[in-house]
Amino acid sequence: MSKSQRLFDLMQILRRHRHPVSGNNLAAEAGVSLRTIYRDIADLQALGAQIEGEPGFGYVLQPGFLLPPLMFSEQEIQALALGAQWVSRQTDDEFALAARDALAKIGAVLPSELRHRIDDNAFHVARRPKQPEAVDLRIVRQAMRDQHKLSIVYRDPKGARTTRTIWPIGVAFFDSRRILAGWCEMRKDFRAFRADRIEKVRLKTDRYPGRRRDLVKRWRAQVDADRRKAVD
Amino acid sequence: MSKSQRLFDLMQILRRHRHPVSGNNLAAEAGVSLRTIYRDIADLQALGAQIEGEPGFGYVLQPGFLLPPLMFSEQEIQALALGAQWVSRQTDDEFALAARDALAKIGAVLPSELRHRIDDNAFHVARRPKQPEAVDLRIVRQAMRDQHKLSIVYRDPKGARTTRTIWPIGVAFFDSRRILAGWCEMRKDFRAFRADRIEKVRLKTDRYPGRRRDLVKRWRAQVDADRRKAVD
DNA sequence: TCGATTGCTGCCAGTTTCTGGCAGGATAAG
DNA sequence: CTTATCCTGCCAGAAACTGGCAGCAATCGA
Repeated sequence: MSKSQRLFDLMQILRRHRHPVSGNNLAAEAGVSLRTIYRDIADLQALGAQIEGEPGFGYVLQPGFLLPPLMFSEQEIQALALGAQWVSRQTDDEFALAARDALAKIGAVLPSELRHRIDDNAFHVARRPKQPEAVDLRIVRQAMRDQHKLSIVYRDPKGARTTRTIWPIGVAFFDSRRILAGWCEMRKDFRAFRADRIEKVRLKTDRYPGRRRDLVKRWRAQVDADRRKAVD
Repeated sequence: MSKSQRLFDLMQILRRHRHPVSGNNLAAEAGVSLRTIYRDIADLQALGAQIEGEPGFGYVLQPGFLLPPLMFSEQEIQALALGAQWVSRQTDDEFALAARDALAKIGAVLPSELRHRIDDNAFHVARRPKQPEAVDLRIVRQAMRDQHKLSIVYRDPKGARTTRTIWPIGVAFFDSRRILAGWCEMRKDFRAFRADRIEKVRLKTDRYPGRRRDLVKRWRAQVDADRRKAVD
């Protein structure tokens, strides 16, 4: 029996038993040595399976490795498909692929009557024209995820070119325009940068302090305050 | 990369493409030789995957495989959330609600480490400003779903006001502008109507003949032909 | 405290599998 | 016929897998 087959079987065994299964049991069921089971478990975990092992008990599969069946209304499917289409047409390649992958996974766990709704093409999002932007969304995403600082070269509205270090906290989409928001070390304040004015983006190795979520909160509070001021 | 990982990846690639994928494509995407792809396909089939291969076309994954897809990646969640956000901010209330409901259902099956990614607000879609449009997307959606005709009052570019009966086949989103596409009984041709020029929409009780899918195909073919002509 | 149970890791050597390349066959479309 | 594709057999080198053993760690109950 091939290793792939065995991994597949192990998953099934673990899914079947809700209670912990000892490695010895798995070894017996799979017809393989205990040592190999330990390695297989490690491989499955590397594949993303959430298998918990406790000394004295055994292994349990936590939910969340495989996508369970999902049920949606027709309209919900259409909404998801339209949203995924927008992402796949308006953002960068990597994100576009993620959107299509996600939709494909949803399609795979849908009851068959609903599946065809996914590519129903009743709605159509225009493809974003290739724009010569220096902003690589992948870098920005990575920076936001890992809380890294970004170094950008920015041409401000007056035409002056500055190099700034910012703590990126979000990207906003206004139609086809993109705005990068973050804390600017130079200004010591929150700033929004139009993507088409950013000439260069570089991921810095150092991180910014605090959590991004908290930065977002502070930024929101400030934006709200500004808005109230504008209304007064 | 391990073989098991590759097999999972292949499944996902096949899921993503609804159309046949050639072995060469798979080989390129998986970073492995064509010969290996043939062996992998055979292995997957042995595991129970229903993969059909036709000479001259490629491989297609038939739905109904016993192994559900892997859980979403962080990026896929982000892509879904962003897409749903776009729908909820750029379409009508009913659709917006559907998008949020769908996202909530997805959130319900996510393992806890992923769940927070759903409202991570790293990406922000601008809210579409309220526009005085007579086009009620709900009516259009209903008409498309049930293949009903629509009666619209349209103000054409020259300012002339006409009442037309159209067979609606799709709605396109160009930034915040919306275009209703359909077959126009008056012109006996496909026409695109800017939503901001439509003054009234009424659902007619009679249906149009043929399936909407076929209409879409004919329309696409025509658009492609026009595009080629424009390039010449 | 001690033993029993279980998870987990390192090492090693023999075995197995995997992989890519090549050659060739088959099928269908244009 | 030509092209694109699927598919199989064969081979040799590379890579992995596997089992056994030894040992550590955590937990439970006696």
